[in-house]
Amino acid sequence: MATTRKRVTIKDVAAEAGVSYQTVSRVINHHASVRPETRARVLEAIERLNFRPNLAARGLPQQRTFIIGLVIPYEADYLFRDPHLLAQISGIDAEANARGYNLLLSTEGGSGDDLEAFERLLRNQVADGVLVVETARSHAGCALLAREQYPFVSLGYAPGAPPSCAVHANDREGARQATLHLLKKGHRRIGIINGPPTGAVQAMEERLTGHRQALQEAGLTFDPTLMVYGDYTRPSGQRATEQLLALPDPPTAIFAFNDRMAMGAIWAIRAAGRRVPDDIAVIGFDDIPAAADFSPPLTTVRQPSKEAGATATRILFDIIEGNPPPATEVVLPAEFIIRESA
Amino acid sequence: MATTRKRVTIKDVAAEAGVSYQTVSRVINHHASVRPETRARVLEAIERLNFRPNLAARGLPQQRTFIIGLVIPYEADYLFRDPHLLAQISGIDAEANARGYNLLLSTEGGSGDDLEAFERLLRNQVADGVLVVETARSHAGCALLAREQYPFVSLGYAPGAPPSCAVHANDREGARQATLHLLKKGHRRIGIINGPPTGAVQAMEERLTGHRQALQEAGLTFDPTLMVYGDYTRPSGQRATEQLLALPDPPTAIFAFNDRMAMGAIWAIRAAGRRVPDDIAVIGFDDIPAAADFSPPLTTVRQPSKEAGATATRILFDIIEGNPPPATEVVLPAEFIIRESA
DNA sequence: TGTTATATTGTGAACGTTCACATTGTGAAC
DNA sequence: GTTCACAATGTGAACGTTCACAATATAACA
Repeated sequence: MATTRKRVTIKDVAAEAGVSYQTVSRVINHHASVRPETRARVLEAIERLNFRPNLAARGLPQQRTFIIGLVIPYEADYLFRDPHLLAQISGIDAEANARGYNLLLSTEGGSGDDLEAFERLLRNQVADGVLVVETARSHAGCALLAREQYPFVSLGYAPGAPPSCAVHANDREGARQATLHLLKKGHRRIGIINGPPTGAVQAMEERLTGHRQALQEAGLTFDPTLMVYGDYTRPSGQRATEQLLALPDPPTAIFAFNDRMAMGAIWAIRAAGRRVPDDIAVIGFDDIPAAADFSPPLTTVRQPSKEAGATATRILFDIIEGNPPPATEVVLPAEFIIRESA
Repeated sequence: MATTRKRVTIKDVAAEAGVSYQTVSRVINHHASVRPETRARVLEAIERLNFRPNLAARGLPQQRTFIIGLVIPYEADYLFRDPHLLAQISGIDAEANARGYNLLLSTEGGSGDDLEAFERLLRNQVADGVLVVETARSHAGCALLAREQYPFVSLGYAPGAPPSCAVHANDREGARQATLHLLKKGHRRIGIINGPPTGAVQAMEERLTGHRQALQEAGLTFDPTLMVYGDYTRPSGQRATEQLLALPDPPTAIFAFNDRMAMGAIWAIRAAGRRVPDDIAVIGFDDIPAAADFSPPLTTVRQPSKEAGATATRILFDIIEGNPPPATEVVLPAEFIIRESA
């Protein structure tokens, strides 16, 4: 800083309170063995001088920064449109704050270098540990972190070799439940709107597996012609649905692998003059906040996004503190929610 | 960290290269006066040992952390639904990365303490400067930062007493252009969907002023019964529009003060069996990415959100480095974009 | 060849905190 | 009264880097 606001240090406080600086340190860190009277005097001095301990200086001897990094290997523009991801971030933020940690954001800068976001974090040794959001690009980054023995937890299905860990919802079971519901309602031809055919995350694979499993249980076989692809956005869901409706024998129900595409599907269905759910039932996935507000309110599979973020963060703290994670994979429940679109 | 991965320090590099540690420091910081041959030797040693300078240690003598804070005094759940804000963040992130800074996120934790997000940043002396997103709550936080002589820049209309600065778009002129367009098309009764009546940000005031100004230029007076309130979300725009349509003499055009509410308005209009823009024209504000994809594509006022974020970040760096900002208020152009909804 | 200026390198201290250990004080037990 | 154990506090060093300055090597000049 140019204007060198001079800092209030632990020594200033010590002088003010008439004790040694080490005693002040003990008070700050809630160490035992400080006479209550002394503690009070120090606390008072801290208050009077408006002292704030310096994180960087503190981290030096402790080899810690009290910062965790959040790597999101998307470009920021794109990623911030995903409500599910944003819910995760909110969970992460809450948990980090509760533990006195700060959250550093590292996104892909669009430099073309897939590992840039990871590199930047490593380059500065700035974080005690890293949370990685799984994307098609994140696996190489995780490998890099592992090689440097950097504590990290992955949000998604990425490789969770100890001591790292992966946290995700039970996508397979959620998709299975959703499909079973449609089957129970008598639907036999169910259209699937999947994520992009290339560069997809594993979660989509899992959802598809759950879907096929349910079909199999009902003695049906999966018909690949009923599966189309989107890119998670609403318009892509709309387009995908138009494809499905154009089939010679179109589906009577559509299961979109996220809510935004499901909303796009409903638009397309209406634009074609059909009704939801009467003519065609629609189910989404994620249960983003907008799902309940939609008209009709969306039947969907709730992923505990926020909780996943918080859980991953907690596990990361465990790893940082040397406690091994409960498992290399933590699976959170996915809950099927029946509203009005199916 | 529990597993004390021993760090490679500047001294290890020095030993490896057969020079003093200060020389290594000089190489890292691109200081002059290092013989090319020596520099090469050091660089090679850095490479060989995979050395990464430690940010915290570096910041100690320099009184800098190379981290900037981004305070968003909303709860994370809420804020992350705002595409305009997210575009700003993306601009901030890009600019910070380009300058070798890291971005720390500080949101409201829902503790009820309005200043929590600010306090946390100050408490740890963790950031060199702060970017503040203007909200109804942010003004007190800015005052706090100013009192502590902390460098900050506000994204919005918040008080920009030197050396701090406020960056925002020309909301007034944008709204004026939009209204003029409607007037030119012959509309005489224009409904306004404003932000919430309490706790609104100043940008909304400005938009309203621009609107009234255009009316006045056309010799019309502003009719308060045509103004209703939303909370920036799409459903709220829908509800607000229902109110407008229920008026004895409903408007022939609607100007919503953000795109999401404009989208809600279009839904409501259609649900009422009317057509956009034939029966009722709709204009939004922001030009969020979804606006162009909407059907019909939304006529709106583009705010250079991403650029605003980048500009604010640049100015913050200037302040941190002791250069005064160009002004206490930087106004970016707002561009009226005609698509199909009006 | 000696002198001086300059380019290059090295040395000690500092940044603000914590850690390991040394010192002092206090009361209990002998 | 001595001794001892333990509580409370103080001291020196360390964390990894940069800064200011001192020291040396090199080149340039007379």
